[in-house]
Amino acid sequence: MTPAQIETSIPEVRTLAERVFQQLQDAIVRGELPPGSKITEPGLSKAFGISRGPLREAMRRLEAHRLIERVPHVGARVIKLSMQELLELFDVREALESMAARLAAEHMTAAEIAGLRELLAMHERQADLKKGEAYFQREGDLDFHYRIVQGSHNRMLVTMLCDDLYYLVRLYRTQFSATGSRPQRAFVEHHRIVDAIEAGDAELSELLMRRHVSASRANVVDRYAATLRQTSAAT
Amino acid sequence: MTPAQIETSIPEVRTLAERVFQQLQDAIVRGELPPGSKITEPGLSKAFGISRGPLREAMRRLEAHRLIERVPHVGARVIKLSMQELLELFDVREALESMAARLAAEHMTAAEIAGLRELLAMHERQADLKKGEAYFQREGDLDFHYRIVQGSHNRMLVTMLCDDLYYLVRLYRTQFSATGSRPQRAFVEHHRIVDAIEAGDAELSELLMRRHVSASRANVVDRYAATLRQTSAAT
DNA sequence: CATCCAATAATTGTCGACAATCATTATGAC
DNA sequence: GTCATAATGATTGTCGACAATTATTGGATG
Repeated sequence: MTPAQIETSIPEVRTLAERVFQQLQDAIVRGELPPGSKITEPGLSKAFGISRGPLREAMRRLEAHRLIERVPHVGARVIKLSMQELLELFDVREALESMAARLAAEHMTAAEIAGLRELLAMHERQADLKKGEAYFQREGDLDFHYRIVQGSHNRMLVTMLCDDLYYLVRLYRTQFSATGSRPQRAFVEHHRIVDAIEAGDAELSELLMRRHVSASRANVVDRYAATLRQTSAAT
Repeated sequence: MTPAQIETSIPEVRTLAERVFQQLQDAIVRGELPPGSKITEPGLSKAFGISRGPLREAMRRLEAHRLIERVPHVGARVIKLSMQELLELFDVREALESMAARLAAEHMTAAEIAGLRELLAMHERQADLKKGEAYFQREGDLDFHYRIVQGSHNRMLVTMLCDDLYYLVRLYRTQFSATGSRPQRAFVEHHRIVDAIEAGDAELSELLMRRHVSASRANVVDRYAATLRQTSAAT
């Protein structure tokens, strides 16, 4: 009758392939494996000191997460990101995260909402301390979105966004060196979204989240256009 | 027991793991491998006449597509579908396909729209011929959605929906034996959506697609509730 | 008779080796 | 000198075997 016991939060990874997958995923997201660089099985096999079997399974999982691209009998390369793909990613995020916000307004518990407010307060304190520290702002932004997605209580949505897309988001940040701008504005938008969720206003939550992601996308486009102008002027 | 041998006559795919993956995917979607049934590596290895190496890679891909569930050192089972997961899938579809319809209204070419109209006409002719033939209607419905997603010209969206989610959709259909009802209504909705896309009305296209998927979801809920009443009354 | 525990069997995880395919380099002809 | 072609090297695909872990069976005990 009692619900499932609380799992020990020590997910001691038992299989080699799993560990290697996580390590490779981290290395790619952090930029240690440059985009477009070739991934060779014997090379990584030697580097990790394991056989090619588990390594291939790890690479399969990386391929499924779209972090590497493989062609049969040729090899695998770390995914090389284009601006168009980044914009495509934003469209998908806009669709999924606005839905997540709507569901969060309907299903989020009071405790979850309180935790969300606490998170916002903490981020603002950090922002006051280190102004312009883009990294923490960006990671905080990701935390915020992460929690709302989980608040949707839709496991499929959580899996797609948190397990798949967010690694791509972080990868895009490193590859485009997207030092975050527009800090205060994002904070205000975050607060408004939480307000709508707390009020249980599903439609408004969805609309605000959609605008929020859309504004973030527009910001990226602006910065990219500026970069293009700069490089073209430098030549 | 090993499943029935499946004919292998696809010389296009060059790697064994790829072929086995497609065959297993088909077998699961068609219901030849019942949901919840255990997948054992030696068993399938014998059945397909291949080694466990390629088989494990195929199973990794099936796991990534959420068609099987694996737990380390224990084994894999064909995914067992719950009503809640089906509804979660509809929420995700509603978010992604409404976005796809919006993008389709913006990016679809005249030729693609013409092909879409032709598809609708063909489906209606088929519907006239064999009324109530649920299978063709459902497959035709899938074709329609498939084309609109491709019309979005967003590769990430296409991959997520066509390569990942639609196999789950078909799997749900077989497992819940969702013989389609509400045929005429869906046809009308399809036409309205194409009208909006042809007019380039992105917002309306999005809204209509969202309603269309939502109505389909509501239909499933109704049918499921009816099934529950029936079974409870039968006991 | 139920329960707990040990021994056994089966399955998964990992490894090294061989075959098939592709990329690169060297060679020769024009 | 350039291009086509063949030989070489490296990488990927596949296989069978061994080790580690788990499920099952059987027996002993209360």
